[in-house]
Amino acid sequence: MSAVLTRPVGPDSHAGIEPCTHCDARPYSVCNAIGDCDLARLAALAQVMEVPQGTTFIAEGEPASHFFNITRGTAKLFKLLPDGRRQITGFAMVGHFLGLAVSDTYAFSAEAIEPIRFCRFHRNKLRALLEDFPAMESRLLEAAANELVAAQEQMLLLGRKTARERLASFLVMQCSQAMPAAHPHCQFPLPMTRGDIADYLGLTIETVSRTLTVLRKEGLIDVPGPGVLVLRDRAALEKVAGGLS
Amino acid sequence: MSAVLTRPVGPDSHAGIEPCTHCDARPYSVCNAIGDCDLARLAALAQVMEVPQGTTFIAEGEPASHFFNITRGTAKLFKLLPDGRRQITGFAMVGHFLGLAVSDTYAFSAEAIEPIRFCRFHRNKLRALLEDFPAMESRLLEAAANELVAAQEQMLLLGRKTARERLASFLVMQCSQAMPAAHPHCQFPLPMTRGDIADYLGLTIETVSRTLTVLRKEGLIDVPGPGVLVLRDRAALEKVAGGLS
DNA sequence: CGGTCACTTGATCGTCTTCAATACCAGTGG
DNA sequence: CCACTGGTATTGAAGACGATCAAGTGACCG
Repeated sequence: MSAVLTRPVGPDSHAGIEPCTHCDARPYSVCNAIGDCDLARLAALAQVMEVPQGTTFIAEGEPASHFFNITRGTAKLFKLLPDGRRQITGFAMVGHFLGLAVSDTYAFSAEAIEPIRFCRFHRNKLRALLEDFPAMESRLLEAAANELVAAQEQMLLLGRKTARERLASFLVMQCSQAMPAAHPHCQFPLPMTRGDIADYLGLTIETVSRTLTVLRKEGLIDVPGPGVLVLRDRAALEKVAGGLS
Repeated sequence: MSAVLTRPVGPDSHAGIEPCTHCDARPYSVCNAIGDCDLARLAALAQVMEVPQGTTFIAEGEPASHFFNITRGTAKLFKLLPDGRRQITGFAMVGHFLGLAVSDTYAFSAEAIEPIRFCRFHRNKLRALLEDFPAMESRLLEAAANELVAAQEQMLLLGRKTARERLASFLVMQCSQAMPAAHPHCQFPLPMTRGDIADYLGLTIETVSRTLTVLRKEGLIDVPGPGVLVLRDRAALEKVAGGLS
C-alpha cells in the first residue's frame, strides 16, 4: 500500500475519537459480537483510515500484515494474470471483513472504487483478541461461510451462465443487497464501471454494454443516469438470472 | 439423501468401534484440534457411514441437518441450473469438511465419485460441542479461509482463463494435492470422469478431451490408463496454468 | 453378441471477443 | 469561448474459441 495515498483519520474526525462505538459499520460487521463494555479494547487496536477512489490498499502477494474492515464506501477485490487479465472476485461494502487468509501473503488485491474508509488491525494483535472473544471468532466463521456460499454461486455464474443470465444475476443481486426488502420495482446505486462489471462477470466491456442495452430495450431495466440503475421487471430478471428463459 | 443408499457402518467395522481415534482423516481434518482425551465426546456424536459411488448424499435446497467429514474416497460438490447445466464447485477429499453454511438449507449437492466413507454430525449438537472446543472453531475458520482462497482462484480460472490454461491449472493442482512434494515428474490418480472435469472447469466434455489430447501430443502429460495421469513437464504446465504461453 | 457407457475425433455453428469508430463528459489551459 | 485531453460508454463489423451435432472406438457386461 502506498503510504502517500493513505492517511489515518485525525483526532478532529468523528471516527477518530470513538473508532468503534459509533462506527457506521458496527450494525453490519463482525465486531458487533463484542459488547459495548469491551469495545475500547478493540478500538485500541483499530487504525481508522481513509483513502481516495482508485487506491489499491491490498496488493496480492504482499505480506499479509493486517485485517481490514470496510466502514464506508465500496472496494473491489481482484486477482490478476501476468498478462493483465483480471478477475474481480467480489465487491466489499460497509461491514465487509478482508484478509482472513491463513497464508502469510494476501491472496488478492483490493482497490477503492469510491472514496472509502476502513479500519485495520495487525493480524497478530487481532489474533490475540480473538482468543478472548470467541463470539467474534464465531461471527468470523459465519461470515466466511456466507462468503463461501456466494463464491459457489459465482462459480456457477462464471462457469455455466450466458452473458444475459450473468447480467440479470448481477443486477438482481446488487438490488437485493442495496434494498433488503424485495420491492418489485427498485432503484439503486451502481458505483462500479462497465469495466469492473465485466471483470466481475467474466465478460468484456462491450458485451456488458450491449447486454445492458438489450435489457433496457426489452423494458426489464432502466438506466436513468451514470451509476444508477432501475429494475423495471424484477420478476422477469430473476427468471433470466435463474436460467429460465 | 436416499435412506436406501446409505447405511451406518456396523459394530463389526473397524471404524464402528473407534470412530475417531484411528480415523484415516484425523491427521488431515479439523477434528485434530480436539485432544485424544476429549475425542470420545466427539465420537459419541459422529455417525460413520459408507455410500457407494454415485450416491448423492447432500442435496441442494434440502434442510441442512448435518455436518459431514469425508474420511475415505472423493466426492464432487455441485450446483445445478433448472435446465440441467451443472457447475462442480470442488472435489472433497479425505479430511474435507462439508456443510458449514449458515443457511438452514444446503447450498450445494454432493455426490460420491468413488465409494466413500464419511462421518456426519447433527448441526445443533456439533454447535454445542464447538462452544466447548474453541480450538476446533479456529480450525474450522482456518479451513474456511483456505477454501475461500481456493474459490477465488477458481473464479479467476472460470472467468479469465482459456480451455488450455484451465486444464493445465487443474492438472497441476490435482498433482500437488496428491503429492505435496513438488516432483518435476509426477503420477497421480484422477478419479473423476471427463464430464466431471468439464463441469468443474466450465467446459464441455469434448473440449476437455481435445485439450488433453493436445497436451499429450505436446509431451506435457501422459495418460497411461483410465483414471491415471502423469505430468511429463510440470514446469511447462505451470507456465501454461499461469497464463504465460 | 447386442447393450451401455466413457471417451475420442471430426465438421459446423454460435456466442462472445476483438478491433475499430464514435459519442460523451469533465477537467485544463490557451 | 473553444480546442485538447483522458476516461467511460456505446455501437458496428469481423473473427476466434469453444459449443453443438454427429460418428466412431474400445471396454465392460449381461
